[in-house]
Amino acid sequence: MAATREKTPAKRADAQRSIEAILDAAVRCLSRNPDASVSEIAKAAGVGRVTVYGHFPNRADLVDAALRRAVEEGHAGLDAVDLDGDPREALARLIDSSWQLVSQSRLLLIAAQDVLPPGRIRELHAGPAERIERLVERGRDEGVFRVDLPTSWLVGVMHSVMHGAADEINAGRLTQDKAAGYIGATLLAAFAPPAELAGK
Amino acid sequence: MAATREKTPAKRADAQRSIEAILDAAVRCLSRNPDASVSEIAKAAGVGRVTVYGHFPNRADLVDAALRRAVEEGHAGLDAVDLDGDPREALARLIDSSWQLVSQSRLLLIAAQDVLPPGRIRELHAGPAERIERLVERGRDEGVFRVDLPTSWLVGVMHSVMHGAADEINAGRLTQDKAAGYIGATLLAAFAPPAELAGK
DNA sequence: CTCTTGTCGAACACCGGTGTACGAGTTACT
DNA sequence: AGTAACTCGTACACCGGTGTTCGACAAGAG
Repeated sequence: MAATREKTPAKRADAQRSIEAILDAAVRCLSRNPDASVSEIAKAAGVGRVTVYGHFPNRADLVDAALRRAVEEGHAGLDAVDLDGDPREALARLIDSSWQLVSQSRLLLIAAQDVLPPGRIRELHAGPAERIERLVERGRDEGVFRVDLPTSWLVGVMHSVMHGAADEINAGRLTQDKAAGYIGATLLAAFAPPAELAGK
Repeated sequence: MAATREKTPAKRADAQRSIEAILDAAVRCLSRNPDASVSEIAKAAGVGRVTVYGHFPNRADLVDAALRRAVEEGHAGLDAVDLDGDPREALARLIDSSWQLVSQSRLLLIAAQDVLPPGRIRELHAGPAERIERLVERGRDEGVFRVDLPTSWLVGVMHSVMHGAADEINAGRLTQDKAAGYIGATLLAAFAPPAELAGK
């Protein structure tokens, strides 16, 4: 209750600013290159390498903090999306406003995978993942999404296609503006109940 | 003429055997960990680290050779697959006998990406990629695959879903035997022409 | 203003990977 | 058998990243 921001009993405004900058830079660097060194991150943050070690005991903790920040930022941004109504349209909305975010976190996730214990990552992803799973489940209940494949698989396909789109953009074979449409068209078709079962 | 096997004027049988073992181990190690060191590979091959440098000037050249071998092995294995008949069934056959192979090469590809010039990778992948593209094109011409999305995108989706399946297996959320079925069911739905256009 | 806190740069030891050199021992061609 | 090719272990120099220490200095909080 005492401190709205953090649990630390006392932290100078100067330090807060540095930590902010470091975390910000860490997310940026690690999203570009999962093997980014502490020196790189420090330079990108506009601080000395030693300063980084002053706030984070080691590289692993820094990566953890960066991932945590990226996840909660994304989570907050997605809260605005309306997930009610036709699940298909809701899915399209969700894709439209989140696919880029998810694909950017991909490299950062790889960075985390090299350093963090396995359980930690799944722990941080529990929140956002649940949101999508609920939407898919609802679509299945309403009969607009297929039930012959597990929900977890469908969610996985969603991730894969988004990441694939990011790769295509990186490779210059796809433009940013077309991506969302392609992803939506692909996933809606993949999620739809198979024709054979619809007729029966 | 002089040597039926290789262009090298003279290569002892002993050396050939070593090179074989090294390449084999390199594919195995790099597929498991893209950052595998030369020492690791040498150990896995049952030879000394120095021997490796005796045959490959540096790590990059070794990775290149490993990738080349993996690609041509995969290419050869896929030659047996019958790609005639209904494109949908042909696609299912291709998936069934290749998805595992493709997903394994994924990490190796990452290894190559860190070391090799960008053009080189696309060059090595030209052969196999063309095979799939032809099949997809034929399916589009015959009206069983959708044409509202580019061929390159469809091929990309195929890759993404396969890789996603591999990840799911690694994470223990999917079993090997179910994977091929899931992939096929997903891709056939994603590739099918959208319902609205089918009626026309 | 004073004093605590934070920042910075340089320097250090440590580790692990790369690529090279040497010398002795082994293996295959002819 | 004799010779060239190959292998192996050790050792070395080099590089880059990590985490720590030190001392000087700036900036915020009281």
